[in-house]
Amino acid sequence: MTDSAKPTLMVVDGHSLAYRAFFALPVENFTTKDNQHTNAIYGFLSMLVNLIKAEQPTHMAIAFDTSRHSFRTDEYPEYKATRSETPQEFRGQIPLLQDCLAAMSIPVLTKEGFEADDILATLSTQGAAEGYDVLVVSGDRDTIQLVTDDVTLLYPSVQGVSQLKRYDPTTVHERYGVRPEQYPDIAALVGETSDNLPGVPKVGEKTAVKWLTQFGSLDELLDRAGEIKGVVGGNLREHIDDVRRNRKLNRLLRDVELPVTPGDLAVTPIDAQAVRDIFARLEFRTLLPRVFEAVGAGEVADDPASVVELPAPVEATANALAAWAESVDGEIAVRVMTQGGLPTRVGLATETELREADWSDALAEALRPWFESPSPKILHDAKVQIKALGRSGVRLGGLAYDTSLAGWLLRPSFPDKTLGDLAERYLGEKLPEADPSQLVPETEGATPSQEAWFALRVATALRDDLPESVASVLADIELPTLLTLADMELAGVAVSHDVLSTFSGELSARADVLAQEAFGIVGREFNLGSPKQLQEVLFEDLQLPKTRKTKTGYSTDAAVLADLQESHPHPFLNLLLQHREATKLRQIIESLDTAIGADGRIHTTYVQTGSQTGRLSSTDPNLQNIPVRTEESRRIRSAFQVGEGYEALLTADYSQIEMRIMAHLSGDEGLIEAFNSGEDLHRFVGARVFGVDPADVTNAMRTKVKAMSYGLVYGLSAFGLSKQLRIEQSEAKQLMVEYFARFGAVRDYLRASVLAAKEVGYTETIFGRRRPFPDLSSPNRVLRENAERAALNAPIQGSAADIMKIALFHIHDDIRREGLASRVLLQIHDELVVEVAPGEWDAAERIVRTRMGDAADLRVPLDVQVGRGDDWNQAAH
DNA sequence: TCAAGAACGTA
DNA sequence: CGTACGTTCTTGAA
Repeated sequence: MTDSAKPTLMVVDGHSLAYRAFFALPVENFTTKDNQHTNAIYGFLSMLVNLIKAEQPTHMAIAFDTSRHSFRTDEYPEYKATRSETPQEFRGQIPLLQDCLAAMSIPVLTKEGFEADDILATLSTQGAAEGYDVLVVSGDRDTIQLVTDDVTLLYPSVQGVSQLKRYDPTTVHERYGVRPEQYPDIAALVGETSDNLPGVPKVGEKTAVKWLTQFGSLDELLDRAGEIKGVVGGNLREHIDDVRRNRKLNRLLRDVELPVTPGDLAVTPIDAQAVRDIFARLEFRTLLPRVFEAVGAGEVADDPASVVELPAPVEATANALAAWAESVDGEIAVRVMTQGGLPTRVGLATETELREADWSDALAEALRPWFESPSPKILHDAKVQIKALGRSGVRLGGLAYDTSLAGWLLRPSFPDKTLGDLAERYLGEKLPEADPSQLVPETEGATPSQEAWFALRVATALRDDLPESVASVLADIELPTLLTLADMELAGVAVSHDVLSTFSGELSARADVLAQEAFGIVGREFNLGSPKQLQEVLFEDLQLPKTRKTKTGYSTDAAVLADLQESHPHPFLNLLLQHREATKLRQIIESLDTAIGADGRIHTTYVQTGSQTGRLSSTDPNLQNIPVRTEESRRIRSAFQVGEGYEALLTADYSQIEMRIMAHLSGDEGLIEAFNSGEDLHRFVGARVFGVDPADVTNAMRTKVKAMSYGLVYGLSAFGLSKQLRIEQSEAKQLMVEYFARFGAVRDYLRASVLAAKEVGYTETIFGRRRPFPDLSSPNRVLRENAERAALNAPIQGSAADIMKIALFHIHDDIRREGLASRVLLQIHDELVVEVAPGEWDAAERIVRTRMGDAADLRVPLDVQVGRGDDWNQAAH
C-alpha cells in the first residue's frame, strides 16, 4: 500500500477509459434532452470520483490523445489502421469531458504527435524519480511496462470501468509470468491485433514467456532464433522484423516534452459553480454530490466563494431612516422583505452604510417622499417588492437597476435566480443563508440591508460586464416594462366563476359518457389518462400498429392518434381524442377557477426573466395559453370579463409581427412590398410563389405558403413542412425552391444571420438584446443543428418581444400621463388586453393604436387589430 | 416526496 | 427533421 508520507501522483489515460465507459453504459440512459450523449463522460467521471475517493491523490493529471496521428503512424502507417473509426457519438463527448475536468481543476494534457500513454510514461517516470507514489490508470496493456515498485497500474477489468485491477510487479508476474519491463517483449512476439501489429504466427503468451525465460531477453532470443526448432521456430525467423518493429512501437516514450512536471499537478480546489453549470447542462444530478464529497469538504470545500465579513446593519427609526436616505447623494440599494404580499421590513444600503427598520404606517409615511422620488434605487427582483409597496400605497420611483434582470440579460440561458447565485458568480462571495431545514438555524441569514448591500455590489459588477447595447435594453426596455408589469399584476383580470363552473360541469358529464363508451369498446375499464395503460389497450388489446417511439414506449399524442385514425379507423380513437379534449379543457377551467381571488380577479405573475428570447412568461396561472383555437374552447375566454366600474375590454394585437420583422431584417423587396401593398400577406406571397393573380390564389395555395412563411421563422425543413401539410417531401422541397426564388433575400438573411452568430457567439435583436449560442460550433450535429434553428428564430422572436414591451410601457405611461383610469391587464406575446374605464374608449384606442404602431421604425408598417367587447372572446372580433 | 416524461394549451 | 413557454397527470425511484 502507499506510504502516507509520500505524495501520490495519479495519471490517467482519459481517452481509453472514456472509450470503455462509452461501451459499458447504455446510451439510452445517458442522453440529454437536446440529444447530447453523455455516457462516456458520466462513466469516466464516475470512475474518477471513486478513484479520487479511494486513492486520495495529492497530484493528478488526465492525458488525452490528440488524433489518430502520432510518431508511430509516421513510422508504420498501418499502426492501428484496422481500428474502426471512433464513433462520432463518442468523439463529441471528449470536449465536454474536458470542460468538466477543467471545472474540476484537473489538468488535461495532450501532445501533438504522441499518444496519451506516452504522456503517462513520461510523468510516471519523472514522478517516481522525484519520490512520488505513482498510480497509472489506463486501459491500454502497453502501460504494464511502466509498473515498478513505485508505479502501480490500475487497469479496468472486463466487468467494466468501475472495477479496476491493481498491478504491481508481483501481480504482473503472477498474471504474465514476466517482470513488467518484459511485458512489451511478450506483446511484440504475440502481436496486438487491435493495434494492427501482427506477431509471430502460432506464438501466444505461453510460448513467448517460455522463450523469454529460456533466453533471458528478447535480443538474445532474436539473435539465437536459429536454435528454435519446429514450425514456430520457422515462423519466428520469418517474422523477426515484425517482432523488432512491434517492440519499437510498443515502447512508451518516457521523455516527451511537457509543459508541466509532477510538481505542477498538485490537486487544487474545484470551481464549484463551473461544475454545477456544466453538470446541469449534461443533466447529471447524482454525480454532483459525489464530486463534492470525493474532493473533500476541507480541500475544496464548497466553493471558492468565500463568506465575507458583512458590515453590520444599523437599526433605524422611521424618521432617521428617511433622513438618512435623503441625505445620501447617489444610489441606494433597497430590499423590502414581504410576507403575504405586504412589506414587513425594509433595508437600505450604500457601499459603506446599512440601515433598516420594520415596516409600519409611520415608516411608510416617512419614507414615501424618498421612495416616490427619482433618487436612484437598486433592487434585486424588484417586481415583488414594488407590488408589496404598491399594496401599501407607496409607488416606487427612480428604479435604476434590477440585478435579477441584468443577470438574465447577460446569461438568459442560465437563470441565476437568486441574489445568492449572482453574488457567487459575480462577486465570488457567499450570501449568508439560514438553513431552512433547521428550526434554530446555525447560520444567520443576511438581514434586509445586508441583502441590499449585496445587490448594490452585484450591480456594480454586472455593469462592468454588460455590453452597452444590453445595458440599454435593461434601462430603456426592461425596467420600464417591469413597472408596467407590476401594475398589471396588481390589477388582475375579472373572471366569472359562474361561467367557468357551468362549462366545467358540462365537460365533466361529457367526459364521463365518453369514457364509459370507450370502456365498452375495449371491454374493460382503465385510466384513459395514463399513456402506459393506453399503450396496452391500443397496441395489444386493439392490435393497432405501433406508432412513433418515445423514450418510454410508443407515442399516443393527438397527432399520432389522428394518423392512426386515418390508416386504421377505430371508434375508440375518436372517443379517446374527444375525451382528451374534454378533460383538458376541464382541467384548464379548474385551475383558472381556483386562481380567482377574493376580488373576483385572477392575478397572474409575469416572469420577466422567463425566456431566453426576451419574451415574458406567465405563471400561477399561465394566462398566455388560454385556449382559443376551437369555437367551444373560446367559451373559456368569455369568462374573462370587463370588471366592475369599467366599460369594456379592448384587445389589440399585432398582425404577422414576426414576418414583418423578417421583412425588415432581410430587406427583401418582395416581402416589403407585400406588407405595403395592403393585400393579404399570404395571398400576396401565394400569388408570387405560384405565379398567379392574387385573386386566383386558392385556399390550398394560401395554406401552403402560410405554413412555409411561419415555418421559416422556426428553421423549418422540407421534411417538417411536408409533414405539417401532409404533402410529399418532394412537393415541400419544390415549394421551398419556388418560395426562395421569389423571396431570396429572406433565405440570404437567415443564412447570414446564423453565420454571424457562429462568428460572434450570440444573436442580437433590433434593439441589441443578445442571446449566446455556444453550441453553434458544437461537433455534435444534433446539438449544432438545434442551436442553428434557435439562432435563426431568436432575433425575430426577440425583436417582436422587444417591440411589444416598448408598446406596452408606452401605453401604460400614456394612460397615466393623460390621467385616465383605464389599464392594461394582459400581454399575450403579440396581444394586449386593456380594461377601459367609462368614457375613455376613444382615448384608450388612440393610445393603443399609436403606441403599438410606433413602437419600432421598421421598413414595413406595424399593423394593429383592435377589438371591443364585454368579455375577452367578444373583444377578439 | 420528488423528478422525469408525455401530453397539450398558447404565440 | 419547427421556435418560445407553463401546467397537469402518471409513474417509478428515493
